[in-house]
Amino acid sequence: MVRVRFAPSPTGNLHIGGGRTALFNWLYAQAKDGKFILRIEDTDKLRSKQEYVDEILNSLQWMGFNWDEIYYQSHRFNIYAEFAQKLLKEGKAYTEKSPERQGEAIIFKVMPQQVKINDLIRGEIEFNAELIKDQVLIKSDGTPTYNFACVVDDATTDITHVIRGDDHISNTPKQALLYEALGFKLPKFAHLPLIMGIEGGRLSKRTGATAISDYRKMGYLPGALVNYLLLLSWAPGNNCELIDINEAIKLFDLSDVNKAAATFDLKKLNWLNNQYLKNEDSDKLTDEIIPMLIEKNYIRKDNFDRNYIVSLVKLFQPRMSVVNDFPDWADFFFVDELNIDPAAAEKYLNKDLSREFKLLLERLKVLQSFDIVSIEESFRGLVSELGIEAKALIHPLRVALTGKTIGPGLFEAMYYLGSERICKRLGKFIR
RNA sequence: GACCCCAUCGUCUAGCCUGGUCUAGGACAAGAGCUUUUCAAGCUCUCGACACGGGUUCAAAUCCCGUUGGGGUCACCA
Repeated sequence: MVRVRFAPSPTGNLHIGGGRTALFNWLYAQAKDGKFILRIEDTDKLRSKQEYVDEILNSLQWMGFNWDEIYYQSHRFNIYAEFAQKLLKEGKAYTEKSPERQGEAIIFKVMPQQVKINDLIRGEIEFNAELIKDQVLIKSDGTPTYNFACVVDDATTDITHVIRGDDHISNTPKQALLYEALGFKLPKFAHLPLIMGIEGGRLSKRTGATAISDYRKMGYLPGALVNYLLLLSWAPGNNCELIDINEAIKLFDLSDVNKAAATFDLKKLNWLNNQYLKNEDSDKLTDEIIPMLIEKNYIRKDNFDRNYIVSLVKLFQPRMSVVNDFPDWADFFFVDELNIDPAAAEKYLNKDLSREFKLLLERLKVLQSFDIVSIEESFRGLVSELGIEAKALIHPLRVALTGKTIGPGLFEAMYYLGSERICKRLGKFIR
């Protein structure tokens, strides 16, 4: 039975790299019908915070990675101490007290030898243990070090595959030596390439958002983000890019993972997000959008027409890049005082349109049915009567009604705006 | 600096293991056009890569070595 784990440290938010490591672990567990285990590495009492634990767990759930078991290292200090004592008794470790510190540290003796690791992604990697210093197991304050706790936990929770970032390669020989000393069976290792920022080096806050929750806040869909992360160092084949996670589960294998580091490209994420947005259920999307509208005071919490908002969401859905585009783009459906873009006004409303607007309003007033087709028909009738091009009036009309030069189709926008608001907004341009 | 990892269009990648089907395929981005009611989407086209040098071989993106470049690790952090 395959048992993999994701072991975040709650000293910060779950970042893109961690999310990707979680994804590959979770995915491998699903592909092999195994278990996905979560381990919170909270040995550092000062830096670990409950709010980060919550944040990490939330982000994982948001991405759809549910865990089968969860452990906290802070609950397992006695286990580490026990194994450290064992090594001490067997003469594989020694104690040391330094003048600057109070307690006594337990330190592992590293014997000179060649250590070979067989990595599922990279093949064989060889290290010379002569270059590795003796390793602290238990610090003088009684807490375990990362490498020691990691080995004890992985071994005692029966982890079969350690799938983690590239940056852990050099920890692997140290850990392998500990496995041997403790008489544990070595798990299989798979080291994932790192995700880099555009400017090279690790993804950092300077080059953009790093936390998974940031992307959630910015309006990315979890499916799109997961799909994007998946494409970083893995490809389903057949030139496929848009892939459902269930489809990926069927196709995924660790041996197909790339070795080279990948650069995080927001533009491609945006494209993917738009693809997902287009296919997203409008009702679900509306559920996410409603709180944003409430927050902006566009609608009142207990008094709004949900169906109306769903219709508006459908209008913008194909053109949104992130969910957060909606409140900005659709503001003209919610505000009383229209905010007109000055540049747009300068371009399209710089001449007197009283006559055209007045004639249009007259025609709209007598419409038997105020529907999209009728609105367009009456508009087309007017422009042909006036002998002008449709777009000569469409653009000014759009700006007068929406305040923008961009947006959904004009007649649809007019329909959802309703005759009352159209009247009011055009009235301001009629002398 | 030492050790380790990596190297195909600007970016993500297919191809590499099992050399010939590769005048290297796709996607994002960029540019042009079509459509048109603006934007987005969609469609068509253009631009664009095997890091370099040696081998091995009839034949190398593919195998080997070196160089260069990039990255990671060297804590009583995780």
